[in-house]
Amino acid sequence: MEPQQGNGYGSEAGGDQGGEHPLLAMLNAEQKQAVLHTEGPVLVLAGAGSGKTRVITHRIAWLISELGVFPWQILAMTFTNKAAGEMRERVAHAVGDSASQLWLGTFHSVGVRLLRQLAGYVGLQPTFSIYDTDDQQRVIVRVMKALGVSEATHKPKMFASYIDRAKNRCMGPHDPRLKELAVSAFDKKALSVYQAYEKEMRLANAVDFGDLIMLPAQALASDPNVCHNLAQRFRYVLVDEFQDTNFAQFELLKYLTSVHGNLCVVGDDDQSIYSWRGAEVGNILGFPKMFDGAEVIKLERNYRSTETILRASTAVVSRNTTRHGKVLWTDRGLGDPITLHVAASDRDEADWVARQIDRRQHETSLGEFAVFYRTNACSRVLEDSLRRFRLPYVLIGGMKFYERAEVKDALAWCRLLVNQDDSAAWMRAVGSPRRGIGDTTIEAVQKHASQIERSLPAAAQDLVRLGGAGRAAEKLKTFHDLVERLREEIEPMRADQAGARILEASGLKKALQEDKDPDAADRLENLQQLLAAMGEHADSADDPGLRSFLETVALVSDVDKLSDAQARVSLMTMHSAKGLEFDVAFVVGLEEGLLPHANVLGGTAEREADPRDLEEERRLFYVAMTRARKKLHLSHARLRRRFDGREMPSEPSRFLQAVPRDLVQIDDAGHGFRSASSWGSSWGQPARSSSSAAPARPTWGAPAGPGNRAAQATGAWSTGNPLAGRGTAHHDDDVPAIDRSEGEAGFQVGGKALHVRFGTGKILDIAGYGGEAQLTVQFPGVGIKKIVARFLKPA
DNA sequence: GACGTGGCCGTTTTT
DNA sequence: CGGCCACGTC
Repeated sequence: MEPQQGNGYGSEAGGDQGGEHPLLAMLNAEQKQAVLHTEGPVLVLAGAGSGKTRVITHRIAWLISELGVFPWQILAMTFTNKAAGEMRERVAHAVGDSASQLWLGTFHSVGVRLLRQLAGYVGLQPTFSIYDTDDQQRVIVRVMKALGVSEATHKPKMFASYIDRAKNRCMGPHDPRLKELAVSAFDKKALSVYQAYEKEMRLANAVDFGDLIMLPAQALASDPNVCHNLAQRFRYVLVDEFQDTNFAQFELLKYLTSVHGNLCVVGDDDQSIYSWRGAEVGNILGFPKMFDGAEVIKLERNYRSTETILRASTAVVSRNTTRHGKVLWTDRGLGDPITLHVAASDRDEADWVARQIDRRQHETSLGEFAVFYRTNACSRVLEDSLRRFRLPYVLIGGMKFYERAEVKDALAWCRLLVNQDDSAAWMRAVGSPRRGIGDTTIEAVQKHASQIERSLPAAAQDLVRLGGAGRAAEKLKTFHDLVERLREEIEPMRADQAGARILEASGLKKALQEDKDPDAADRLENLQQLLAAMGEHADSADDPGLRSFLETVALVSDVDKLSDAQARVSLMTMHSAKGLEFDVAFVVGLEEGLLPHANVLGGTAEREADPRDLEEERRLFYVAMTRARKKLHLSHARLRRRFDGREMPSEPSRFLQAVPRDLVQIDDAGHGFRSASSWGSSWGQPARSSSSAAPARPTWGAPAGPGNRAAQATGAWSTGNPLAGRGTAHHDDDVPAIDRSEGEAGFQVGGKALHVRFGTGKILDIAGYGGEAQLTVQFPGVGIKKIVARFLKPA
């Protein structure tokens, strides 16, 4: 993830003469200091691309190989599983196999591991389930109904966010502080929802994401002995992306380091972009105060980007008032100018991105291109364009594999088998496949469950015993017996064996096989993929069992699927981009309302504009810009299609004003390049340039500098009328026509395709690109099926 | 109890 | 425009 540090760097950086330890030889003076200062609290303020991953991995390696610390005495926490994996790999490179014994993972995965051991302290069984936001939402809705809180007046989301916020601050449902704070009518209601919610969660032996941090912290708070033992066991604790930790995480860290205080945190206040989910920049800003005598080390040398990119991004983020203030520098040279493209529409913008990538793909591998945008919804146009240009891509975010209905059904069965009290899983499993148990029965079970204060599965069984389940009793009993039998059967199995057995015995597989829906074949294949994932897990993980598989599934993030091996363009939100880097980056949709997002601009009755939110949006832009190594493209469109289909005029983002004009080449919709030698300092003012013929435009009014082609902006957009550009500049000559007659990998409409189960069939249609393309195939004796290309072979 | 259709609502970012 | 939910029919 982090780059190899620059050419010739080793020899020129501060005094690493020959004979120095190999772990230190590649480090500059500050990095070295961060590695060697092992005892006590250390704060490393690491600018973007300053080699912080290198510092962490070398520090771990140093502790193990030089100080003789056992790997299991080291606890390191990262932001994503991908980062953790890479870190482990790099440590293994230096110290060998023992790296596998490191406690290294995301905060949440470490939280689970701790909680499995500490479950008893907080009233959980070690088999507890992890509810995702969907399950969480359902519980909230149920609780709201029970409390008589109308869904019309209060959205479940508001309570979810209340609960999250409380947990991020380490406040349980009966925390006296919450009671004190509950003065408004909403807060009072929210608190009662929180309390009822928590009760349901405990009955179901389930936890949510917030619990994974809060509960271990509370367990350690409740028992000084356990806390002491644990803090003694972990002699060294390291935290990456510290600027994005919340209060509860900080609390947990304090407990874990209470014996020795050997805590090394690495972060960048300029890259703090998660305050909305509870991150406290105060953690990093106040670290030296919290940990007395903390060593503060600044890493200001950037090894990633060109000077142009560095200067531009620094200029942007410097406009923020609340920051530590670092001065990043590089000796890489200016490199390519930043390109600013002004597109007529979002569609044109996407086509422009695709065209740029298409033109450069011979010099730069497709895996080195990334496109960043503010909201997930922006990905759609980009996908369309990339498909039309036949450029393969990975979409990070969006609809995930584990969110598909059939996969969730299968996982619900798995969860119910592991945790017999998992109410959410029970609700899902009992109705899939259909077995004649419907809403009426489920409601009766829910009612009974709250009466006897048990989980849904337990209440269902009790209801049957009491004979109160009516005509559904027999069905409930059959279901229950099946689950019990299956639970026993899969107990000793590996995850994939168990999975296969579950798909069989639950009837999920059979139901899909008999399904007439053309998409059924795909769903079946997805289940096959799920089994494959289980097999992979069973082969590689310490614990090959189903429970351990479910745990990893609950905590995977989408960036984890990014692999360096794939030559594909990466598409993701600016948030997902953090921690990654690419040779060429496109930051698109730089428009008022998108970045900064309309929701932070205020103007709506709901919320006042908060300058801190605006600063966070600016940091988001900074993060996106600093992902680029060699070339940065920025763009905005003058018209953007909204979700309802209407095209709305949009203004360039205010953040663009801060980009120094001498670093930017403007590429306007009229195909021309104009170097922005005299960039206007604010919108609506003609640039201060000696050039005469500058049309007075409200935006991007830089007049032509000397020596430029296509000196004048043409037509629509020199008039300053944002609507005038409609329908122009579609660059049809550059866009390959949509051609569905011939797909990738040898598929062809009219040709044949081979499927493992359905045999050979005739291809009727191809939609999409590459492995994800949807093929409509007619199989003799089977019928017409829609199947994703990767499940087919050309025949 | 299962399944189909129409209306409505919505998009910030995610472990 | 598209996904989700509520309501209606079989």
